[in-house]
Amino acid sequence: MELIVTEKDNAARRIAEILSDGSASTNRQFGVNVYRWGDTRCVGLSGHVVGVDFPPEYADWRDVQPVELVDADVVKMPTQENIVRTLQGLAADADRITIATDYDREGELIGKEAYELAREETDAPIDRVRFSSITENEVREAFSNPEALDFDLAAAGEARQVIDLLWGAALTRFLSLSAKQFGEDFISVGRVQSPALKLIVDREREIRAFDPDDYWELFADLLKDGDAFEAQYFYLEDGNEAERVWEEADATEAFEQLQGAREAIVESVRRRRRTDEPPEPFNTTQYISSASSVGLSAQKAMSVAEELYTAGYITYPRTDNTVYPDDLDPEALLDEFTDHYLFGDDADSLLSADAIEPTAGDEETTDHPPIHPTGEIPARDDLSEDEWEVYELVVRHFFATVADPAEWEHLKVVADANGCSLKANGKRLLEPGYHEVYPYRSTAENHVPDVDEGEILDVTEARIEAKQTQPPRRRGQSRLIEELESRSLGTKSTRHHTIEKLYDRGYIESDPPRPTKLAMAVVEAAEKFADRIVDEGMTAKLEADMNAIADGETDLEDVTDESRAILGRIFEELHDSREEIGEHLRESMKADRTLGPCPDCGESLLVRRSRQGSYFVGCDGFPECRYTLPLPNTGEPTVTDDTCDEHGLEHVKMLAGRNTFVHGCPQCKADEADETDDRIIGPCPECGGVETEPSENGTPEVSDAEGGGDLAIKRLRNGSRLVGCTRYPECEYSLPLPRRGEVEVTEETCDEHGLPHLLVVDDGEGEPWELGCPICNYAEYRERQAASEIEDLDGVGAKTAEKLAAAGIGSIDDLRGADAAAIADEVQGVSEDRLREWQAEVNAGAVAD
DNA sequence: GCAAGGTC
Repeated sequence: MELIVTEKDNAARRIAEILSDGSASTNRQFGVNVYRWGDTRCVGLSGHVVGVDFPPEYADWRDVQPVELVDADVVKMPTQENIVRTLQGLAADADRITIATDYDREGELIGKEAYELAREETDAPIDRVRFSSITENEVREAFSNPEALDFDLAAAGEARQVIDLLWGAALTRFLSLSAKQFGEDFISVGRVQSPALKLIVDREREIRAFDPDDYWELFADLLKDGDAFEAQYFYLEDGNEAERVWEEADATEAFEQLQGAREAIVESVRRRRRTDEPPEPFNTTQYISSASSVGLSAQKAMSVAEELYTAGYITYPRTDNTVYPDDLDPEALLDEFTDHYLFGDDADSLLSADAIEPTAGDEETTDHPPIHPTGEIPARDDLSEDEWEVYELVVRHFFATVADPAEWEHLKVVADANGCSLKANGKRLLEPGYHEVYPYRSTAENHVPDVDEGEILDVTEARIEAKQTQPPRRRGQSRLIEELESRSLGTKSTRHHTIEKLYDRGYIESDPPRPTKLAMAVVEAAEKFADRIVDEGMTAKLEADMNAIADGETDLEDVTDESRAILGRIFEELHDSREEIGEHLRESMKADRTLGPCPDCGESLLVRRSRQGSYFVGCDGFPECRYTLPLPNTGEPTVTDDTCDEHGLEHVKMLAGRNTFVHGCPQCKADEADETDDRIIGPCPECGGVETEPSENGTPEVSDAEGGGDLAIKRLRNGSRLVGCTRYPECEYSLPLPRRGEVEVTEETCDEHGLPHLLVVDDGEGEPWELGCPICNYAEYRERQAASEIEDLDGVGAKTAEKLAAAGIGSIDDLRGADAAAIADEVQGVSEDRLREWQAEVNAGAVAD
């Protein structure tokens, strides 16, 4: 038997299809797809199926001094048991094995991991094939010329694994232990995340150190034959045009001069044509950047692209390549779109061009093509809104890369008004070119009429504007990712995760991200004691070392030994400063949680966490001072920079994904609740208007007075609002109400529940929101909630979720327990009967996990 | 439980 091993299932399936001429069949072993035809089996890994770690005796942070990790062994352990089992089972029966992982360094290492797992089972020959895209020609060609694994290249990857683990783990443990931070709130550092964090911290330092300068700008409105346009005042400085006037006296003088002008004489007119080139093919970073301009976060952009890739609509979304491969035939791909209701006209017009010449970027890699549509077009209804938006972006981006450049005409008019120089820059789109198929870039024109030299124009108005220089701007997520890429930090697959990790670790918050005080302290501590870990030079050196290993100039052991020695010296320097560093980190973490003075004792109020895990505001003077304030029970609280004027407390924001909201000053919220009376709207359905003890004559009596509770609109001290029973806590009946806006009680009554309809009048703009009967409203809310939970199922697309729902398959909780990929695979294209059967298996625990 | 890199 012959065995082929690829990096991922998708590649295995496509290679099987090519090599078997479409005859391959699929079966599953331990939940892993195995493709078979004739005497051949093909299986896909899931990237690395083994990972590096320390031996178990190093596992307990408190038993081991971080410095001991510097010289600790590093071992490999399977991380994907089912895949390892499947691979080894197949390898045991194989007479020949071919490694067909991705054609890059990490692919070589993944290949070597498969090689070693297979070697435990067999002595059969193991070859390596390399191809730059999974197409008929390339794959057949590669398989007819098998090569050998490049163990040096794989060793280069292993050096990275070992060094990243040693440095990351040892220094992370050192910082966490010195600050006495255990559990989930450890303080992490790493070769990529820490320079990324320093990038953000450095920008924040620039912003804080920024000292604004005053300046003035002057404008005049000019008129030609009733055609008005704006011109800006400028003067010459060292032969360059300058618009900003830095002295107020100069600005006032120029303004008075300009105000005295009735007309302006045109001194020069310059026309220029400018070619506006279409975009280069999409790599991951440029894709994320474009997706952010339609409102998607980096994380969201990647998860949506992965869905579209798995469904077969776009190519692999993790790529550095910006050059389409030779086997991509743009005309054939455009042809796929000509009948489409939305893209058809654009595809036709692109095909009508004389020659189709795609743009190309600088980076040409061998593992994956730039992101482009596959030609299999989804029905719009099958995609969520975000998915469709991304799909259209990828299609249109491909269109743009094969479209013509746009042509602009720039018109610059310089005029003199009473001795003041004025200039106006106009631009006009002559040839829309690629903009016709690509609406994501601005085509805004600036109108300046045709004028001639020597012509006299009317000056209708003069304006002066006082301005200040602005600090540099914080970078958004996609800008940060571009910055990481330009510095060779991280990879196409990890950069967006790095940003996400900084959020998770409490190092950054908001969007665009801002560093917390903890982040400033971590970067400061690193700069002072272990400069390398925040220095991008560490990556540069590692890259050089890896290249040397790959070229056979040095080896894994020499490189890791040297790295251990450097790390050891860092620990010698750290040794005496442990207390100091820990104290600084602890103070900063506390500062991130500090709201302001306690009204009872004057110590600080802090965001704290109860033993049950819920958040509240408590005094740093505890246990002497027992002052507390409640916080909302959804989300993670963060302390903002806004201060409450009345109480001097920082406002609190609750982070809960798309349900994030600003809670404000917790003291104000509590006071508001204390000052607001409950508003009764009817009897409690649980305990009000119920039968009580029979009366003396034996007939049951309905009471709505004694004993029976009423429903009331209540405002709670934690800021939330609800409809609840006045007998709380004896009766716990309650219905939630929205957090924002004012609730009004209307005259209308619910037929079913007898309660008045409610109206939420938003404090912002927008129509009032008709909640209706609070009981009916809550029931509807629950239904919507359940529906969206199905959609949110990790890894399962909306389409699959619909099928699951249609087939009446089990509760969300059951599905959660199961492997989402397995669910997706199982459900695609199978009958309802099979779905029911499968549900039975899930219930029996056969498929779960 | 630590990193970064694959992949889902």
